[in-house]
Amino acid sequence: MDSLLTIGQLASRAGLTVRALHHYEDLGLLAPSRTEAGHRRYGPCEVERVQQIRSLQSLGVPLREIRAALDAPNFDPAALVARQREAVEAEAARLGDLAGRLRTLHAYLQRRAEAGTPVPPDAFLQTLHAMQDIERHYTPEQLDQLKARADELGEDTIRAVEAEWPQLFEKVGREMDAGTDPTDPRARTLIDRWDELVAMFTNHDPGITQALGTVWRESGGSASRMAGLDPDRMRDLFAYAQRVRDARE
Amino acid sequence: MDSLLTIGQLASRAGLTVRALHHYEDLGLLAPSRTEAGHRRYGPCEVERVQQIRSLQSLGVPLREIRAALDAPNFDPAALVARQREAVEAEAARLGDLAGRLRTLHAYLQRRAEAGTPVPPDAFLQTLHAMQDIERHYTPEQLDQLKARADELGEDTIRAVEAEWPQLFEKVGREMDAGTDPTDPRARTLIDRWDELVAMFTNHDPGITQALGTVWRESGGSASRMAGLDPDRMRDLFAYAQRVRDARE
DNA sequence: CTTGCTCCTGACGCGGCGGGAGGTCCGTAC
DNA sequence: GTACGGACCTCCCGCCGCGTCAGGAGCAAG
Repeated sequence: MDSLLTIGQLASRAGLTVRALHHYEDLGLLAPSRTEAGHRRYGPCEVERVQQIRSLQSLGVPLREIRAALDAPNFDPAALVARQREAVEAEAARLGDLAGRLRTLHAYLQRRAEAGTPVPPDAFLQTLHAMQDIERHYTPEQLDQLKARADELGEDTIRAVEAEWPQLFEKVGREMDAGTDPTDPRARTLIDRWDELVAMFTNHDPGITQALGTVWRESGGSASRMAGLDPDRMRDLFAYAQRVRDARE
Repeated sequence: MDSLLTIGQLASRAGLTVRALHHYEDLGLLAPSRTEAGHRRYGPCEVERVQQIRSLQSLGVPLREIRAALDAPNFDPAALVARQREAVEAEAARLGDLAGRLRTLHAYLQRRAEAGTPVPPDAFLQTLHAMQDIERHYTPEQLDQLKARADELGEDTIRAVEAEWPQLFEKVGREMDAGTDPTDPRARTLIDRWDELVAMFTNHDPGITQALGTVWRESGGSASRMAGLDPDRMRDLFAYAQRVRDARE
């Protein structure tokens, strides 16, 4: 009744496991006395220490840093909290970003599933590849702008545009195959629509539009596979579109 | 020139390390062919596979799950993304919470430092303990309310109230020691101010005020040490305050 | 043939424990 | 006296995604 607790008693009272207490001891955070037989006995002092460990752990401070803090009799709480705050906020920001991308992706897959055209595994992987390419070529601000613009347009518009792209590619491809002259109004109308769709998302920002061009040129493969087209075919389509634009003057 | 890459070439092109490629292979994610001497050779197929691995990794999917996905020829992208989204959002929420608590704590320590009364290490640890007690006794909604109320009040008010508490305890203690009758207006004025300060933060919400009482009763120790007072002294102060309230009718 | 680069396998380390093996100690009941 | 159940002890492996040696072999150029 000396208020000396066994490891099991301390564990259940403090709401942690025997194994955890062993671990703290291995790390030199805790040094209970021992009975003759080698069983650990925890006094009030150790009990308080466990509380302190748990308190600092609740802030996400790593155990070795906790040891350093508790061993230094006069550490600076403000400095510790400041460090921890920085670390946690950085990690939270990273995860927040990731969560955002996953939400966008989830919404896209959801739309496709509801539209009856679920994304097959390989197209999905190519979409991811394309996303990586895009994130490499755009600045974070541009990505924010694109995302904001997409939110502005609303889900219905996005759905409609996503459905229109393949059809548009199809039509342009037919004109190209038919050898339609780049100055022909039929071609020009299609390419105007093309540029209009792009402008809808880029919000007429030349920087963003240019970056989009870079993505298409440097890693056209991924973008094309995303649309379900052969990269060579895609390149031809782009070249034809460019000729139409040039002819428009 | 068979477009068979050595491990070093693939690593530098894909922007990862040789060790990482070894690791993927250990996990059965990748199976490059070998030269007679046992050196790995990566063909286009493996290169693509590495891309896919990296793509899924960029979503935070664990390697073993990636293996499962890539090994199953027709896995469901939507399901995978949905799972990952849930997991990441849960983790992001946890970290966001933690970041919030660290911000609050940082602001508090900052105020104390600027006020010339930096928080000593032991008081800091007791504050953490008190925070844990409080979080155990309040519902999440109540905590949100408290936080919102604190934001409403503004930093200056909080600063002033934090400075007033010790003085108030001091004055109440003097009346108690002097044996002032609980019905005495001097005592009543002090306790009215006490309740007023509490009400400022609890926003007169009886649920929150009651929870605060529970914290003070069940784990009075931590709350008192936070204020730099002896727990017994604190208990006496609370008992005296309650007598004054009862006498007020 | 040597030099210097790349490649190989094997193993430890990190962080915070979980979980199990195999043995010891303790209190109670027979 | 002893048998039993439960709590305790000390190793030690596993997780996750690699980083980082260590010690040795292959390979192209001078």
